[in-house]
Amino acid sequence: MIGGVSSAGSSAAEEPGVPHEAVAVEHALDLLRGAGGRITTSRRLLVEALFASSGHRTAEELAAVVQTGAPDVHLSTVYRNLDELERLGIVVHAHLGHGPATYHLAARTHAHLVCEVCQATIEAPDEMFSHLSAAARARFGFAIDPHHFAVLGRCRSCAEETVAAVSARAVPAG
Amino acid sequence: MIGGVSSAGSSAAEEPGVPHEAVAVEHALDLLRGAGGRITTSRRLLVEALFASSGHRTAEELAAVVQTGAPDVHLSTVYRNLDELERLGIVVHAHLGHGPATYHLAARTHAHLVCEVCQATIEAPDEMFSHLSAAARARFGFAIDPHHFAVLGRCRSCAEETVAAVSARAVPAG
DNA sequence: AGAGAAAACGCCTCCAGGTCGCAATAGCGA
DNA sequence: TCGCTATTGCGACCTGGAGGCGTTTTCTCT
Repeated sequence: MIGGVSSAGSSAAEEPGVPHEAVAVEHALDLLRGAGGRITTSRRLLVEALFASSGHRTAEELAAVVQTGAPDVHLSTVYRNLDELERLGIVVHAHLGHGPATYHLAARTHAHLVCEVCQATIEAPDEMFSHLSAAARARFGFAIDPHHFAVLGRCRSCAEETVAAVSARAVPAG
Repeated sequence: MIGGVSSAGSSAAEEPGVPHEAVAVEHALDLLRGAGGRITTSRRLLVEALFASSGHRTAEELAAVVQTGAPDVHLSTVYRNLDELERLGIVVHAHLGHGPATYHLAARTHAHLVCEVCQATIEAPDEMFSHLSAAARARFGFAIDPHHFAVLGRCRSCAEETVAAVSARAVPAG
């Protein structure tokens, strides 16, 4: 997220109507190659899995997808490859709560609101954070990055249930 | 954090000028007792440690303090007691990044800005989040809880270093 | 096409941060 | 003081992930 490889991540999605993910996959693999890396089966499958899935995938989920194409690919290989792809700015990971990290394409970066109760995840537009961002910068010189860690809270339905539960406690009938 | 035990957490700090932490410690222990719990040495020491330390303490740090008074207290006991204290609304834990969770008194709850680079932690006033909070509620019915997970980013000095590093890259001189 | 360097791999062990089951212990009300 | 049971120490276990090592695979250069 330093900036500099952003052109790499975004160029894959810049085309107004991407004809096939295949093009973007090859582009990502070219980046890997350009950095002195080698294109292995596991890497190709991993990159394809990342482009194919639009949501947030854990390393384990991605490994499962990769393993449908190459059963012997080890989980640690997936971790290493995700690290490498992240170093190249192709993917990023985010923490959406207590569980494992989730990975997605850097070009699809966004902030997250995650319900503490039901784990529902809302993709929040960056501009929702503009005020907080400005305030943090003004008061502390702190540049927030709302993407890496989710903002926890309660989704609409869980918040309502909480209110209901509290009221129920005040009423004698159990 | 459901609300209802909040009076418990806050009453310990409500007194304008707490004469001695001892009073507050006893108050917390009373809560424990009132919930059918027993006052053991490890619990007393843990509560004292929590009141004595003003910052964010990991379970392991708290265990170390407790163990200066009772060397045989096991780390798992500390975890269990922290859970219990949290259920009673006396303490809360927060995640300030990748490391272990940190615990502090519920009455001292606040949001955190944590530098991804140097781990510096800034205690942020809640009102900094009011705009985000209102926006999340209006758009998604989502009630954010800015306390449990920190907002990551870069502190002033680390942000400046990043800028410097990027500029350095653009300049021919290594 | 074939050789060689080195990147990547599979496998395994290890780590942190917790959680859990169990038998022994210790608070606390009667 | 007694007995009930909450709590404890201990150790095993769990998830999520990192790292070492010897082997395999990719890629480059001829």
